[in-house]
Amino acid sequence: MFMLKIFESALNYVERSCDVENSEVARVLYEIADFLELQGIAFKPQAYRKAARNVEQLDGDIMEYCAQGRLNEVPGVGKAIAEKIGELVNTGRLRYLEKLRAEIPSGVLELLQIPEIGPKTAMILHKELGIIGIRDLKDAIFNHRLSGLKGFGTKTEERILQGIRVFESKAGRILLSEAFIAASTIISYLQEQHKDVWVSAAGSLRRMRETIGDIDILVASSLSQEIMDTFVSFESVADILAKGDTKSSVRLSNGIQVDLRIVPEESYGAALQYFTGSKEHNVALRKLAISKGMKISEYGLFNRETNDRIAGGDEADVYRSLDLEYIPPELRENRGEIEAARKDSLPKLVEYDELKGDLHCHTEWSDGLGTIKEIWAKASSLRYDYVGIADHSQLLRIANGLSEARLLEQNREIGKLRESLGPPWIFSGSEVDVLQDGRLDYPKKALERLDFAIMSIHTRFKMGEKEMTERIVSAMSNEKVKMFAHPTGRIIGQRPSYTFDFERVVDAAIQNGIALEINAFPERLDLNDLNVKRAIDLGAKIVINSDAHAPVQLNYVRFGIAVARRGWAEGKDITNTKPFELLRKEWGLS
DNA sequence: GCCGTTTTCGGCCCGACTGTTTTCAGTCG
Repeated sequence: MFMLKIFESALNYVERSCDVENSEVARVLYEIADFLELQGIAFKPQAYRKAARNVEQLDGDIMEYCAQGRLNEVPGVGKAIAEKIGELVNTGRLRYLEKLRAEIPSGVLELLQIPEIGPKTAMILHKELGIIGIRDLKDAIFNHRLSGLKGFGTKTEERILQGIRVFESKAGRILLSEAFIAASTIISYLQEQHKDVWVSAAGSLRRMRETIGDIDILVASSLSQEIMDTFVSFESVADILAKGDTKSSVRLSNGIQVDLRIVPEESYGAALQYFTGSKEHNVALRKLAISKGMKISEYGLFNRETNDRIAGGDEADVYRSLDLEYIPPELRENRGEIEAARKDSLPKLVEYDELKGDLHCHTEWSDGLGTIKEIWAKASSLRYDYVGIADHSQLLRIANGLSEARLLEQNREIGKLRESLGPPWIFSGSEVDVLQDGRLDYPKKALERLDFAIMSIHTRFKMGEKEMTERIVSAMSNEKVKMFAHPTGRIIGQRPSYTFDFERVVDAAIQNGIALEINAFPERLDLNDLNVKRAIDLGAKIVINSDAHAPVQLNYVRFGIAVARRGWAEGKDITNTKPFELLRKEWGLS
């Protein structure tokens, strides 16, 4: 039952952070914050967002906190917000939010999602031009109505247009993490209700692409009617778009569309292959089948002449019957995998359980939510050999970056914790900003005490290519630097990569023994799959880190491993598959 | 609206960048 394996740890993964009630409450608090910000109210938005974040990350059910009168134990929740949560949880509505919604059309909130548009601009656009949504805004730009406004010139108009393009490039697609959690929940639900059926994710989710259009789920069973009934009665279903015998589509309350297909068991492997895609991979596979006198469809692999079934029940059989090695879903993009599978030369991809540790975790010392000990405990539960604490450096005041004095203090605390806690070993590191001129944000003396520095760029993204390349390469000459965090700086759907000479940077990384990070944070996934392949082909080492800002987020490495697999990475390419002693030795630690 | 080993009231991350502002306002991280 290979097909089930991909999600067998789904429940583990979701833990309790996926609690619908908590995220629902958080969503409402975020919405209030946005409305207050639009109204130009100071400080309250931050207060609501802080409360929202803490509710979202809460290790427990907000309903229980509410029922037991313990809401005030949640950081950032005081009397006023506790009352609002109470009203929401008990009555399912919140009059305060309804009042806010009545004052400002919700389309104005939509404008805030566009980069370059903040609360002030959104309100001006709304009040002066009556704009209440992105479509209105595009019309207005098209008719050059913005440039008539005070304070708006042609460049502003162009910038906003660019912002809309960035926004739309991800529109209709959701992040892998979001799709993964939603799908895991639905799959578990289906399996609980129908114990003997085979269920798997298919489509781009099974290939673990960084964004997902909609979720495809495949079921093998003859009980289609019952399963369809179960599916459309899933608690988060908001709309039933279609419901038939073999295919149903629903929209969840969070807007995600989910398609369910049911096939007979003898076709399950072929259907899984077909619905996993990619389209390009399938086209190439079909051509290969034809060249071998066969034909392939979602129903099976058949002899072209006699129509005899050759394979279909098991996915690996379909590949085997075409004289191919089994191709893992992450590779199915028609980027040379079929050719490699013919020659038995597919990479031995890094496995989802192969990491020995996570080297980029934040704590409440800077902008994280947990203590060092809590991060350690989570690392321990993941059976890691080591975990690296890497809080922000002093430049990043916004993230409560550590001064030299606090860095020293943290370093000492880690020393003590190592003694008292035992394994996994806690590395004492830092995510150090690279300044504009390529220097690091701490002097040598401060860095010397650390086990490692992760160099990282958070400022001056718009430098020219040459300058940025110099800046990065120059920082790499520092011998404490062992990793380069989120190397391109892109945020999916929000911010493009800064420009630099990729090959020169990879080369400098190799020369200096620096691993390039796959930052597994869902919005980053940086390096991406293509860059991972480029870097490995050039001979670079990769490190997969969660960049966790809360203990539960150490789970994010799964998405980083997916990126590595999509980039054809093997275990030997990844720094943190190394055992503890080897890594220490490599870093020159005694 | 929240919070308190410097305050139960007065703070709340703040500096850099960009555009169109002739001295500053908005956005971002």
